[in-house]
Amino acid sequence: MAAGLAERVIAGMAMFKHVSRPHLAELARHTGMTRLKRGDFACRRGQSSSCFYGVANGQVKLVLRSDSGEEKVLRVAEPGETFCEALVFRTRPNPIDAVALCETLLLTFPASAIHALLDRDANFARAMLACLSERMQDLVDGIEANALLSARQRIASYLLALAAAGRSSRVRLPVTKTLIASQLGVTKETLSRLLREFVNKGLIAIDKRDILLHDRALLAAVAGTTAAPSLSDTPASESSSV
Amino acid sequence: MAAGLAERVIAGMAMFKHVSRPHLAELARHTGMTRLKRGDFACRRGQSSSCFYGVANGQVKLVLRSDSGEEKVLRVAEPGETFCEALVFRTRPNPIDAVALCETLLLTFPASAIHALLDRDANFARAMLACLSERMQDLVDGIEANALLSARQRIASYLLALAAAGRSSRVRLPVTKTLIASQLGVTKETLSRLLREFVNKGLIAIDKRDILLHDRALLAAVAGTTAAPSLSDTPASESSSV
DNA sequence: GCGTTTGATTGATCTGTCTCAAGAACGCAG
DNA sequence: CTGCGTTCTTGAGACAGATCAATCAAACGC
Repeated sequence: MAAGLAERVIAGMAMFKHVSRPHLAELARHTGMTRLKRGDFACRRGQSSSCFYGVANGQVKLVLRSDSGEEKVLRVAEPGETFCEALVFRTRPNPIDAVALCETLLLTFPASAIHALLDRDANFARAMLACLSERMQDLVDGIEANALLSARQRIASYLLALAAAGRSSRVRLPVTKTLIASQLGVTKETLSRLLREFVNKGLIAIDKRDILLHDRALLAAVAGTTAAPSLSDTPASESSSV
Repeated sequence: MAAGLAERVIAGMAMFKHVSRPHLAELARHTGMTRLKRGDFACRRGQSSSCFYGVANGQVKLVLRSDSGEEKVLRVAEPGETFCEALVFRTRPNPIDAVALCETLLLTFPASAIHALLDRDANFARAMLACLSERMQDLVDGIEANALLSARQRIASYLLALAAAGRSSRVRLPVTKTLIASQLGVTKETLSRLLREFVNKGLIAIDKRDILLHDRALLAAVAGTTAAPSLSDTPASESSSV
């Protein structure tokens, strides 16, 4: 039954999309399942495991930590996503910490099972290469945002990206603002201030984790690299101060 | 003869290390060769090519560009290295510009030839996955340095990394200081000033592109995340001002 | 030789973002 | 309801690094 669950989850992952039923079943037999509580580590920096991981349900934050305790969030793995694939193909020790954000069910794919599957199915190799390539492009996108955009622009872009995923103009932040701030490379204070600024300009409305994008075009102008021309201080309504 | 050159270059690349002679020859037959002059583009952002590239000789800088003309160097591809592998496995348009830094001989691997090789040789798939994984870990290292270290620490780390590659304490900067600055995420002015500071502290000596690391241990202390304890202002020699 | 280009240095100043500090708002366990 | 931990907000001030501007030095073509 547990194996059945694993197989169903695995079948839904992009990387295993085109793998045949029998091969899936075989992989599932070698897949480990772990239940994590909030704050538990899926894996730690420095350890040289040779598995990678998948999230069945829950959320796992992937973070870089400095000696002095600061942390930088690389991304948050959601259900159906995998992480630490590189561990299977490289011997270098794991560079990141993976920490459960809530009760999480984790799948563990041992290197041996993955290598066996690579031998049997060239299309799986292709899918895996595609996944790593996508992950890489996401990293590059992040580097680009951090190097070339201001904090204000990064935050506006982030909101637009969230809205692009869903069709609507209402977006829900997937994690706490503190985590999002770290992901965007700003402090939580700066994120808070800039979101407030967007609200004051009438670009968005905030209700806890739900954000309503009032004016996507203007938000896109803020996000654009070319500094928005005439956006200095246009309050949403003149009467708001009364 | 040109094909012979291509085959020899290809054979030296990490990704093709374990590919058999006949398969190599077959790949070489489908590999394009281009001669680039300084400033020529190997590929441009936004174009959706489905090849990837290898450097036979010369240097190619891989850069992100903003609308306003600033640029961030991701890395510089040296002879024997490949770039833009993701283009073969993803449909998303190319996110970077690749520009020759000098006279450069470029190999072009078409997606079709790579996919054919993937079908024939599972070990090639593994090698390719290993290459992408390594590239990804390098990106993560860069993100970590930028997010968690100060400019001073990044520069010190960079010098130590150069020294670790070669065995000696004399290192030669692989490209101009301006490019290195961009790679490290600082302006050329800041790089210049901090290198000067290292010289004044007696940590290094600079002769154009050659740098001599006088005191690696101290340099490592500067690079360490925990701010170096008692390094405020220790000039190399008191008499240097005379 | 001598302009021109590319790269490096150095100083003076400015500013975006962080840091520190204090509250406020919320959720949850008892 | 009450207390407590977590997250978020807001302000005042500080600072690392950017920007602007001026030189300087080497390399290159003619």
